[in-house]
This record gives sequence, C-alpha cells and structure tokens, in this order.
Amino acid sequence: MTAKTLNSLLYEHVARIGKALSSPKRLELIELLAQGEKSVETLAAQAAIDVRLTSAHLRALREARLVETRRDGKYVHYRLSGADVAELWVALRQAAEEHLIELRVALERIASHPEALAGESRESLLAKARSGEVIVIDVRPQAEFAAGHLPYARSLPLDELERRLAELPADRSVVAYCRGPFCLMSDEAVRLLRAHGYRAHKISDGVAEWSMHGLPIER
Amino acid sequence: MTAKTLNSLLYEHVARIGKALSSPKRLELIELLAQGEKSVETLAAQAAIDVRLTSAHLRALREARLVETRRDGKYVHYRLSGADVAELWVALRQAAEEHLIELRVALERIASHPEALAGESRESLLAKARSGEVIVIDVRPQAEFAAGHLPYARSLPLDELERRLAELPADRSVVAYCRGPFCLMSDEAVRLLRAHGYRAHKISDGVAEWSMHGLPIER
DNA sequence: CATTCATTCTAATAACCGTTAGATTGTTTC
DNA sequence: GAAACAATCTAACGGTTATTAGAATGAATG
Repeated sequence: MTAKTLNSLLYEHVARIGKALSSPKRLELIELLAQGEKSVETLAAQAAIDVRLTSAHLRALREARLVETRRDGKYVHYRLSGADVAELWVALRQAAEEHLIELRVALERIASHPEALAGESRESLLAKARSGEVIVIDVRPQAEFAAGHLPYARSLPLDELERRLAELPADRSVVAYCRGPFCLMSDEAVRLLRAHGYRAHKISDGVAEWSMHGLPIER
Repeated sequence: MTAKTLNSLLYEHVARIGKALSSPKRLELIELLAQGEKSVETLAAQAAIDVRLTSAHLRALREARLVETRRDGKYVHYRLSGADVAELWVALRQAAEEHLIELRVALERIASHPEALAGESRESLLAKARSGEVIVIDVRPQAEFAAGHLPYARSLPLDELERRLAELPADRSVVAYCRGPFCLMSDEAVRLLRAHGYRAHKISDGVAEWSMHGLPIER
C-alpha cells in the first residue's frame, strides 16, 4: 500500500517533465534556448508569442527545472538547465520523426530535399571545412553564433546574407546550417545563394545535433 | 505567414509525443511494456489501474504511435513501437532524476542504498556472471524474463523466490535485478536473500538500461 | 523622483484531460 | 446460439491548462 503510493510518486515526478514537453510553444522555446541564453523579450519575438504568454510558458519550464534564469538589469535571461535538456528535446523530436508519419510528410513538404547535402558524413564535412574546400556558414542571428557554433563556420545571418554576398568566394562550395531540422533559415539561405550562382547546400544539424554526435562546438 | 504556420505544425506533432508522456500512469504503462508485450488485463493488474482506464491510456499512447497492438483471440497485446520508445522513457527519467531534486530524494528514501552493488561496472559484472563468480537473478515475472533478459541470468520471480531458495548455492554472491530504478522487486529480493544468509546485492538496471549502454540482451 | 521599459502577477474564459460507471463490441467456449 | 470474458466505447463530472487582457513589480534612465 505505502510502497505503491511511494512508487507512483516517482512516476508523477517524471510526468512533470513530460508535461513541460507537452506544449508546442514550450518546445519551440526550448529549441530557441538550445541556441544560447535569451531574454524573455527575444524569445517572445523569435517564437512570435505574446510576451506575457511567453513568460507563463517559461514559468512552466522553470517549475519543471528545465530552464534557469539570470537577471541582468532590466532583462531576465533564460537558459536551459543543462546540455541534457537539449538532448532530451532532440530525442523527443527524433522519436516523433520516427513514429509520426504525418510529421515526416510535413517535414518533407516544408524543407525541400534538393537543398540538403546528401551522402556526406559529419566528419568528412568537418575535414572539408578545415581545409577550406567548403565554406560553412551559420545563418542564425549573431548572438546565437557567439553562444556556440560549428568549427570553422562563419557567421552570416540570413537577414544580412544578401548584402554581404561579396564575402563569399564564388568558386567555393557553401554549406549553410541553422537551428536544426525544424528551422527553415538554411533552406532560405540556400535558395538565395543559388539564385546568385553559388553552389550551395544545407545540413539539417543545429549545434545540439552536431554536439550530440560527439563533434566539437566552438565558442 | 504560411511558413510560420507550417513551422508551428511541426512542433505540434512533437508535442503529441510529449503529451503522451505527460501522465504518470502512461509512463508506468510504458515501463511495463518495456519489459515485453502484455495484454490490457495484465497491464491493468500490474499497474493497479482499472481496466477501462488502462484501455483509455493505451489508446492515448497508440494515437501518439508509441505503442502497437496485436490481437490474439480474446486478448489484445500491446507492445512498444520500437526500442527507441523505451530509450525515450529512460532519457526522460534520467532528465527528471538530474533536475528534480525531489525525485532524487524520493528515490533514495524508497530504494535504500546498502542493497546496491557499488563500484562495479556493467562489463565486469557481465564477466563475473559468465565465469559463475556471481549468480545473476531476474526477479521479474517469468513472461518478462522470456521476452528478454540479461546474459547468464536465471529467472527467479520474486513471489517464488522464498520457496525456491534451494536453487541458489549458498557460497556464491547473488545479484538481483528487475524492471529498472523505479522497480522495488530487486530490493525486496535482496532483503529476503540476506535474511536467509546470502550475500546479495541489486543493480538498478533493467533490460532497457542495460541494452542502452550497448550490452547484449538474451532471449 | 517620475518615466520608461521588461517582466511577472492576477483574474477570467474556454478548451481539454483524467476519471468513473454503464453500455457495447468482438471472440471464445460450451 | 447462449454464456463468459477481454476490451472498447460513450457520457458525464470535476479539475487543470492555455490564452487573453489588465494591473503590478522592479530596474534603469533622465
């Protein structure tokens, strides 16, 4: 009797984490936080959620101990409580991709295939980036690049890409990446680069996926 | 606009999985199913949940594609949709253990420390089990043992343990395991064995944890 | 010290979820 | 084909959660 009650208490605790992961908006906030710490305002803007609702969702994540806060003057910066939280998000997303056909279909519709860099391992891409054979560009906002990025990558935020095209040598192949498979910025970047005559591809990895596979992240 | 809408649809799909993982009872059902496929009746009995409520929760899990069914006469057998579902459950549980102090406290209270086998790696335990230096016993119900168990383990269900003690040589050290860290059967077994003069310990691994660490499972 | 701005709190509504109990479906057994 | 049994479906309740809007807090700025 007592043992039964105590035992079900354990599951209740774990369910608190599950509950925190049960809202699409909270998942989007987690993905954004996986790119580095951000203020409530920034999160609200980037996820296109009302600031007050964003605050409420962050509260829920904080009560599940998935995020922590740091006050800096007027701003409160949120960050994930650990790398394992980003890994949990990726694991959840991968399980969804594996079992929900609807999700796979939706993904294929949105992130069109031809942009993807096919048949190249992370390791060989890393080697090519090191040698300069390909140029890896990080098209996320600069702050996210600063918080951690792929080795040898250059920061070239999507909204600056067009007017900074001159920085990219026209004879080199370009590989773009952004926040992860759900992020469309790298697709947009590839489209733009190709329209200007570049040989461009994307990889769907974000820093969380990259680092989960044992590869290094630079700061 | 359209991109935004499509993008948030992706998160909604993943949140379906999160939602399925947001109920303590469903988590308990997943843990039970990680031990092998089971009928609704069995699940209801083992989780101590009303059959009709169990059926409703299984429905939710099925709609999230985390479980699949197979009809065999009067019985409907449920099973996890894949090994990754068990791994997701373990990852979720580990994240909870890492971040929710309350859970760690509750765990320490329930599963008392001295029973645990400390300072031994899975590999060295496996070697000792192979050589016969220790006897590994699986105290789960026989059906779960049959569905998959640790190498060199003997099936010795907790409720048969006392009357089958003679099967265990008194001069050998015994290591018991059950469904995982939330399962108290191995603790109970250790207590019983020690009361009868055996040198006994438990490991908190279940088959899911064992196999997640790259170690083999026998069938 | 008043103003501005970021964030949080409060209150209220609507939608959803867990649970229970009763009725129903589908399969086996006699 | 009737009875027994496993599982599911339906309806209803009570509680929780997401969302919105308005008010309040807390820090920086002039």
